[in-house]
Amino acid sequence: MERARTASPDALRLSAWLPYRLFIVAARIARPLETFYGERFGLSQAAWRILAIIAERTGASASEIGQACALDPFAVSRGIGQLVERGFARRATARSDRRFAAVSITARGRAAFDEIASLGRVIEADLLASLSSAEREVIDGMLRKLEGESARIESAGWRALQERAGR
Amino acid sequence: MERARTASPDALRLSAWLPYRLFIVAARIARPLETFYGERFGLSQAAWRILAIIAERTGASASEIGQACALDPFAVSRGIGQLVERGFARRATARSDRRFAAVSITARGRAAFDEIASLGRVIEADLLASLSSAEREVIDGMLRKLEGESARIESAGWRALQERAGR
DNA sequence: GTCATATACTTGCATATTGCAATTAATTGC
DNA sequence: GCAATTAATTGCAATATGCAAGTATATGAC
Repeated sequence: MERARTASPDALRLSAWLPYRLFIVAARIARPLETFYGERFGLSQAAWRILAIIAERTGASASEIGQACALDPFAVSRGIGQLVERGFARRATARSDRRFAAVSITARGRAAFDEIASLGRVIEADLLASLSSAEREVIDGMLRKLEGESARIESAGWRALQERAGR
Repeated sequence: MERARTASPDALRLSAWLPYRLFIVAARIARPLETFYGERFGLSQAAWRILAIIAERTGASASEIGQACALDPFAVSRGIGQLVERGFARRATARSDRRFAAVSITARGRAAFDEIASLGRVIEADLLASLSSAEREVIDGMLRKLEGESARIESAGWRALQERAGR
């Protein structure tokens, strides 16, 4: 009688698989922050990201925002709607080309952003503090490479992966 | 007349904020893989994660699974349901304590897992190949620290963050 | 000029996903 | 034996998401 089968040594183990590990860290961090801005300001994750973009670059268009925070046009439109509803942003049309929106942050929006960002900075500081100075030195470059490589993987799509998976 | 306001130098910039950068990498990688197992096998992200867990540890209970892949009991139950529906897993009750489920992988489930995992391994290899050997050497330890620190941040909750945000 | 085409964004609606209360089933403590 | 606890599931309401269609503006052909 055979015992419960255990995976072969080179099999993919979720807890050791790099993308899953990145995902877990990102998800754990996002949770408390999301709870905060959700309860305190009634914002969705999309709205928070948009707020962060217009805090940095007020007057951005919807497509610029989508580009900057990886949201599709529908999500951007709804996120802006949520911000406007709560008095955190204003919608206007761009002067040059009136098809474009010009989304600007209000004083209340900036106050909310500052409050959320201050928690965000604590989180980042905690994460960095847990690393050695050598690790802190390489993390930026490493993330830059991972950002580039992941963009390539995404744009190549799963068919490209499958061809190279050799099976 | 004042120009569009630009954020102060120490303000949080989304694109440079560590948690957001981790999230972006994880999200970009997840997308093509998710499309693959969604189209090919009709699996949700939760079901794929559960499949990976039972591939490694067949006969796991729902709570073990939830623990191992960061899903709440509802999501686990639904994910198992999806796997069973597609013939990738079997539900049984544990012999010792019959409140517990014992979820085992089927041959078809293992075949699907192997197919998905082979793409997963290509992704991981690509990511690692984009790094220098020095970076590859530190990444494991670094992730371990980030996993630990993010777990602390999550369990402490947003109130703890706010107290330390000093505002 | 004007008419077809393209672009930017928004809205409505059908569908999926999620969150949570309530339920079932089994076990444990007293 | 029976209240309390635990594991898992189900039903349903709330929410989010995907996408077709709509509005408004701009551009290019002629």
